[in-house]
Amino acid sequence: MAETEISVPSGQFTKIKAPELVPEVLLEEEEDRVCRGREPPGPGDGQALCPYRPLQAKGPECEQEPLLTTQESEKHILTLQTVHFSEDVSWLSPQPQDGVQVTVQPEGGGPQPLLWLGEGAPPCVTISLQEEVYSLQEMQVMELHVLESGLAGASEESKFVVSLAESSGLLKLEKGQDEDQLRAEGRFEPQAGEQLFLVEATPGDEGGDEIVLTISNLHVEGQEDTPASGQGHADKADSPKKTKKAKEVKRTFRCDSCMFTSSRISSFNRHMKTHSAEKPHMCHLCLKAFRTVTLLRNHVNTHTGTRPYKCGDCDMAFVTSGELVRHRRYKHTHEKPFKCSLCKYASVEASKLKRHIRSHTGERPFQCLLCSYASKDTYKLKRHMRTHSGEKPYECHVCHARFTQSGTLKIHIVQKHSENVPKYQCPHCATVIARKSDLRVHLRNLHTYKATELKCRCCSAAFHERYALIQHQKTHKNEKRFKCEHCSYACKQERHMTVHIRTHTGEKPFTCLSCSKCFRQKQLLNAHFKKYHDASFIPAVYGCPKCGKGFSRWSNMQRHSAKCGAGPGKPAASGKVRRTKRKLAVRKEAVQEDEVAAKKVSPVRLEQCPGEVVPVPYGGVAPEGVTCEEP
DNA sequence: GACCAAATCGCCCTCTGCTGGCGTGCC
DNA sequence: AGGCACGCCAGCAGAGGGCGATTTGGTC
Repeated sequence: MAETEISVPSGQFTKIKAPELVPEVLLEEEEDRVCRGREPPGPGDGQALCPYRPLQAKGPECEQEPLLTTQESEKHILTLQTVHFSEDVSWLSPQPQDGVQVTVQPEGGGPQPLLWLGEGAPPCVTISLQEEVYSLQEMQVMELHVLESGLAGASEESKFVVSLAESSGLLKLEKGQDEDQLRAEGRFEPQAGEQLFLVEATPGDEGGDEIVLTISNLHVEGQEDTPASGQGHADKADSPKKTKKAKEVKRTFRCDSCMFTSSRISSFNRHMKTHSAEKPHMCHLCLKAFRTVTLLRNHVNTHTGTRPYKCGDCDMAFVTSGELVRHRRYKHTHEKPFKCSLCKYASVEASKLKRHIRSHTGERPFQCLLCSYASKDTYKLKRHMRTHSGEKPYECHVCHARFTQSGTLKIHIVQKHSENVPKYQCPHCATVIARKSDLRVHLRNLHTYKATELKCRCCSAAFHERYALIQHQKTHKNEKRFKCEHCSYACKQERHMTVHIRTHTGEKPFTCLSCSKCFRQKQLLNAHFKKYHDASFIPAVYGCPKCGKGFSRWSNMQRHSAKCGAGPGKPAASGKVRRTKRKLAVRKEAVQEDEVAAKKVSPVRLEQCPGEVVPVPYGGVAPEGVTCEEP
């Protein structure tokens, strides 16, 4: 029989439940009930194609550890998977003349067959599975809700036989072949390593396109209670196989309202009361009604605060024993029986493992109605809704700032209103950062290895870490890296060197428009113009504190006052203040000195070494603006 | 039917990490 | 003055811990 292979990239799956681990005892309790199908199909399941197979773990760890192995204290449990495909599933349902095999492409491996639809089988487009935990080996019956695509087969009851080859995880459905038929054809006996299941297709409760596939295990030791329809009826198996073991057949009572079955009439009767609305035991405090006295008592204890189950290791006490057991596991024994097969996570509660599994599968059942966000649990969705409502329920008691999350408030209080605020020292440099997350950013930006070299803008040095580059470039900060080829002069900036070079070339590009005098620097020209051609210019004058002699430069006045015995004196607070001090008294004298100096100082002497003060030509008073040093 | 253990649902919390706006200092 | 880098900060989501309350089913 030819098969049409359809490879489904694993990325298209949004739901693949991983196998779970539960204590073996949990399985033993399943003996006389077929499965626990309380949960209706989850939201979104209606759009799902749900191949049923032993989950093949993706990681290497799981390859080494077969999922169906049984260990001493725990047992791997197969979890039925709900796998979503895109809306367009036309590719899934070619005319199934020869059957369709749906495969997935796991990471790093070849295609894995998921569900093989034999000839004539309805082209199952979407299947939703109840989210329950099953042991494949011990499974007796389960239901798959199938949304049919365009075919009318759902309206009729039909049967298939599913064979599960453990080696491949392949489920094979062939329409119109029930157990008897297969047996008559000599095909009933499963091959080695293969397990057979009877699949009955019946119209679903919701009608329409839904059909229900009831899969019964035909190969479970000692299990003869394949459920059948009929409330409270005990059904006897009539297949040849079951006839063969007729003496082991038990009466099975099946609930019409749910999937409950039991071999005990008492259990069945009591179960039927769970479907009754009768709750005769009423709480006198809140008028809530309960089915049993025990339930009422536990409830009343919540009102009265009665907690009969006290923890022996701490002061906690609980209403029920189950709460105490759970508390002890969380706080004292740290027993975590629910272990994830895909990672090392283990939890005290099954619901926590179920929630954790979503971090592997990416399943997000809780959809925000206002945006595209979907959450993995209800609390995150509720928290997310604050982003739409603007609600900020957490208020700082000090500054009354409000926050959307308690954790944000806590950090705010610690950072803003607490002493001894913790700081985070960068392990690679002296930086201290207030928040750990910001330290992470710091490390990422400054201390991560860069494949491409970061080159220094000042020299040829190159680094792979940004911090090292920055530290290196700081060494250039005060470096006089521009060195004159003709003398020992060096400077930090190239423009300074350009000016200096003119002292060697004699170039004087700045010419006074009034007297045609030439200068090497523009500011020298400006100073010249102000002194000799600008009548409004008032030069700065620095007076000796002892003798009152005026100087046009602060440094010259200091040198004089040291000899004069007046001490170093104090510089004026600003140029404006400086100009106001004694300016009228000494102005005339200073102008006379400058005029003389301008006449006496030769241009050659202006080309003395940088910073050198020109010797005082007359009476120890130096002319202003006659050094090579740039202001 | 009572009792009990286990399972389940639901809620809230903390811790953690990422992101982007903002202020500030440096170049 | 403007660009840039970086720490500070609040917003937000992921993941998991813990427990209250209830339901379910087995046993006596």
